[in-house]
Amino acid sequence: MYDPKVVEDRWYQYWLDGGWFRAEVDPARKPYCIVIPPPNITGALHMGHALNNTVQDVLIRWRRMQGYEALWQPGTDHAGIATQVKVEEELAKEGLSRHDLGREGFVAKVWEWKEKYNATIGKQLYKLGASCDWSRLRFTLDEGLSRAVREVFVRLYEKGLIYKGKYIVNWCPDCRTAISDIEVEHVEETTSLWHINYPLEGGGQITVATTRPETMLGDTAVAVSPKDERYTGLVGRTAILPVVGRRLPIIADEYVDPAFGTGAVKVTPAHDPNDFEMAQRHNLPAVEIIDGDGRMTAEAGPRYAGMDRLACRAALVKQLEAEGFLAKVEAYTHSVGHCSRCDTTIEPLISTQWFVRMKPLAEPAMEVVRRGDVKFVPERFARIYLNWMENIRDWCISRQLWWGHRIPAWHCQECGKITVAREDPKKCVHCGADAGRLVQEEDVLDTWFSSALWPFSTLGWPDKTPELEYFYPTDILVTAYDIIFFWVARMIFSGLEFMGEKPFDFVLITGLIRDSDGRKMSKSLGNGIDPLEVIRDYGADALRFTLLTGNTPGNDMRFYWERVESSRNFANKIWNASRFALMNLGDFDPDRDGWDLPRDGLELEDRWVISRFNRAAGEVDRFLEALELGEAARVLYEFVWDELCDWYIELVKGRLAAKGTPSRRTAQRVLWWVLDHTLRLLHPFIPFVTEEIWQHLPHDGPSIMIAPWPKASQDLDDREAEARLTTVMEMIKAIRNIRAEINVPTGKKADVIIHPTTAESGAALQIGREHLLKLAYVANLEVASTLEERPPQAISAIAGGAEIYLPLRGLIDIDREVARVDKDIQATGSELTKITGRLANQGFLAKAPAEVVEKERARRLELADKLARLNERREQIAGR
RNA sequence: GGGCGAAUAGCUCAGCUGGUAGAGCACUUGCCUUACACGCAAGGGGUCACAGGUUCGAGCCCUGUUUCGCCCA
Repeated sequence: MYDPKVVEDRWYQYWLDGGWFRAEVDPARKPYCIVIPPPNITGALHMGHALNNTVQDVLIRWRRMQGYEALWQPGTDHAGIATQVKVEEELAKEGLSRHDLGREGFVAKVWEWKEKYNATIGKQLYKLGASCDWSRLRFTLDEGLSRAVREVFVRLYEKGLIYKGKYIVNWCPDCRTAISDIEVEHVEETTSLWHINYPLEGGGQITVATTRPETMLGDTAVAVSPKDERYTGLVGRTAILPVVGRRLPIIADEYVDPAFGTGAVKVTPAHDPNDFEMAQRHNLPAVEIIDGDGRMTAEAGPRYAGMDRLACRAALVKQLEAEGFLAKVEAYTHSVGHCSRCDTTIEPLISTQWFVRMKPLAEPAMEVVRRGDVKFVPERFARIYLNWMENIRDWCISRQLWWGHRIPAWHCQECGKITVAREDPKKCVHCGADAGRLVQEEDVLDTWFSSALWPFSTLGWPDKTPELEYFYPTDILVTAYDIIFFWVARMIFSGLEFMGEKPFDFVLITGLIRDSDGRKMSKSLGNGIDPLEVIRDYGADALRFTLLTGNTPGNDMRFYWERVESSRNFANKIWNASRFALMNLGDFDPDRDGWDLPRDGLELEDRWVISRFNRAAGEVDRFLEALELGEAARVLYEFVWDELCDWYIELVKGRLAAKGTPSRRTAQRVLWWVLDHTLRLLHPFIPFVTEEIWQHLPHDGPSIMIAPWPKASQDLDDREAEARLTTVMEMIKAIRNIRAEINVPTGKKADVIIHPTTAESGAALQIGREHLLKLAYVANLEVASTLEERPPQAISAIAGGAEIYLPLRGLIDIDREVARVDKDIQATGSELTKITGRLANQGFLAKAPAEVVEKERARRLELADKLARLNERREQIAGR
C-alpha cells in the first residue's frame, strides 16, 4: 500500500535541492509566469488557499515540463487591518493595548508575528507541493515593494489622481478607521421605520420617515421628490427640527423615492452618504453629531452629548414620543452596512482622508477586458467586473492604522502645505522649512494599495529589471471570485497605469470550498477543515486531486472526505500498477532494449494501449490549454484505471510471464513506455506519487518534474487496433455478463462456442482468442464458422458481431433464458425503431453531416442483424 | 430594485463545438483471480426543474415561469 507520509517531504526537499523551482531570465526560452495571490500573514492557510495554489502548481508544472521558463512568484501580504486586529487581540490577552507599546513598539511586535506566520505559510505550501521559486519570495512591506508603493503614490499625486479631502466615508467605530466601499458588507436587518413630524414655519407639518432617528440632530434639510405632487407646495418652505429647533429648508431632489415612507426624508449630510451628496447639490451645511467612537458630539446638544449612538436613539425616540412628534413606528427591513473585518455596523461620517480618483484609471481597465486582452475564465466574471468598474467611486486609501505603508506625505508646520515625496524630504517644497518642521502623515495605506502592484512590484519595479522585461505581463492569475473587486480590478488598472501594459492575459476564477452541508467554512462555525490534516491522513496528492476534480471553474464545491478517500485510492491504484510493472521489468534496460516504443512485433493490445494513451495525452493538453483542469484530471483517471489497469495490464500478463520470448520484451517496452509517459501527464496533478514511482522505474533525467511533457502525435493513432480490440472486449464482457447472471464464480471455467457473423468479428476473434480464454475464464473455445444447429442447452448473447453460447448443462433454466432474450429483443428493437425513424427522415439525410448519417446507417445494420439473430434464438429455445 | 449562477442517478457533481446521458460515493450480486479488498467482475438506478420556441436533431441555443443561492444598489 502506498504511504505518502514517508515520501512526500523527501521529494519536496529533493526538488528544492535540485533547484528546479528556480526560474531564470533566459531569452532562449519562452517565459511563463504566475504570481501567487499573496496569502495574508494573519494565520494559517485554509482550504481555499489549498485549491488556489494547487491550480497554480498544476499550470506551472505543466508549462515547466513543456519547456517554458516557468516562474511561480511567491510572497505574502501584510494585510493591514486584519493583521493589526490579530496582534492587538494577542496583546489584549496580556492586558495590553497597542498604545501601551507605542507605534514603533507595536509595529516591531507585528513584524515578529509576520516572521512566524510567513514561516507557517511557507511550510504549508511545501506540504502541498507548491513549486514556487522561493529564492524570489516577497512581502508587501519589504523594502523593494515599499519603494514601489511610494513611487506609485507620488506619481498619482503628481498627476492629480490622489487627493486629500474631507468627505463622507465608511467608518468602523470598532477598528477606528475609515474603510473603502467594498470593505462594507450589506446585511439585511429588521428594524423600525420611524415617522416623525417636523412642524412647518407658518403652520402645518411634514412627516419624514427614517431608520436612524438619532441622526436627526444633524439634519440640515428635508427633501422630497420633485415629481411628488403631494409636496410641490411645500418646496421652498421651512421646517423646524423638533428637539433642536433648527430651521430646515424643504428641498426637491431626484434622489428621493416618493414611494419610500412618507415620501419626505430628513437630510443629514454628515452621516449619510446620499444625504452628503444631496447636500453638495443644494449647498447645505453638515452638522457632525457622531464621533469616531460612535458617540454623540457636543453638536448633538447637552442632553445627548457623550451618549452612544444607539442609546441616544432610544432616548431621543422617547423624547419625541413624549413631545408628540412621533407619528408612527413600523417594522422595516433594509440592508445595513457592516465592517467586513469585525462586523460592526458602519458609521458613515465626515472625515479627512486620502482618495484615488478612479474614473480616469477605470476607463482603460475596462477597455482591456472588453477587448478580450484580459480574459476571465469563466467569461461571466468579465461582466461582473465591468459592471462594477462602470459604477466605480473614488477609492478611500487612507487607514487610521499603524501597520502598513505610511503615507509619504508631510505637513509643514510653517506654511501648512503638504509635501509628497519618494524619499523622506529634507525640507518643505513649498516654503523651504527644514525637515524638523515637517510632520509625516500618521495614516497608512489600504493594504490593497500595495497588492494592486503585486504583478510588477514583485518583479523589481520601479527598477527596470531583466525579470520585469522578461516575465511581465504574467500569463495567468488564479483567484477566487470574492476578490475580483478588491484585487483583480486594482491590479489591472495599476498595471496599465504604471507598466503601460496589462498585468496578465487570463484570470482564472475558482469557487469557494464549502463544508459537506454547503456552508461556507468559517472560524466562527468551526466547520473548517485544515488542509494539513488532510495531507497528514491522506497525502498531498489525494488532497490536490480531490480539489481539482468534480467541480468546474467559478463554481463552489463541497468538501467530502469520501472524495479524498477516492483520490487516495487512485494514487494507490497507480502505485500498485507500477509495482506490477516493476516486478516484470527486472531484466529490462532501456539503454539496451530501447528508450523508444518498438516499431515491430507489436501485438494488438500494444497498439491499442499506445493509441489510447495518445488520445488521452491529446485531451489532457487540450483541456489544460482551456484551463479545464478537472476535465484533464478526469481523462487521466479514466485512462489509468479503466484502460491501462483494467485492460492492458490484464492483457499482457501472459506475455510477461513467458520468459525469454521476444513478445515479452515488446510488452515490457510498451508497458514501461506507457507507464512512464502516463506518469508525466499525471505529475502536475499528483507530483509526489508520480516522482516516487518514476524514480523506481528506469528513467532518463534527475526528476520527473523536468522530464519532457508527452505530446500527442498522429503517428501513434491506431483506429484499427482500437476497433478490433473493442470487438474482443465486447465479447469478453458478454461472456462475463452471462457468467455473472447465473453466478458462475470466476474460478470456474466454462466452455464457450462463438459463431462470428461478420468478417471483423472473425478477424478479431482470431487475434484475440487468447485474451478471451483468459479474461472471460473460458476452458474450451470453439469457434464455429458455420453453425448447423445452435446449441440448445446454452445461454446466449449477441455481441461484437458474433453469436456467443455458453453450454452450461444443468444450469440452464429455459424460462429464464427466454426472458433474457426477450429483454434484449425489446431493447434492441426499440433502439432500431428510433434509428430507422431517423434514417427515414429526409431532413436528417439532407442536413446532417455525412459522417453522422454514415454512423447511423452502420448502427442500423448492426442492430437489425442482432435483432434477427435474437429472434431466431428465441424461436429455437421457446419451441422446445 | 439591477445583475449573475444553480436546478441532470439516492447524495455530491461533470457533461468541451447541438449528434446513443457520465463519474465518485451509496446500493445489489459474485469473487481474497499472484499489482491492488484503498481491489476485481457483473448489475440496478435519470420525464436532464417546468412551459413554449429554433433545429433533421436540444441536457446544451432562444423566450418565459418556478425554486434555491450569490453579488451589487
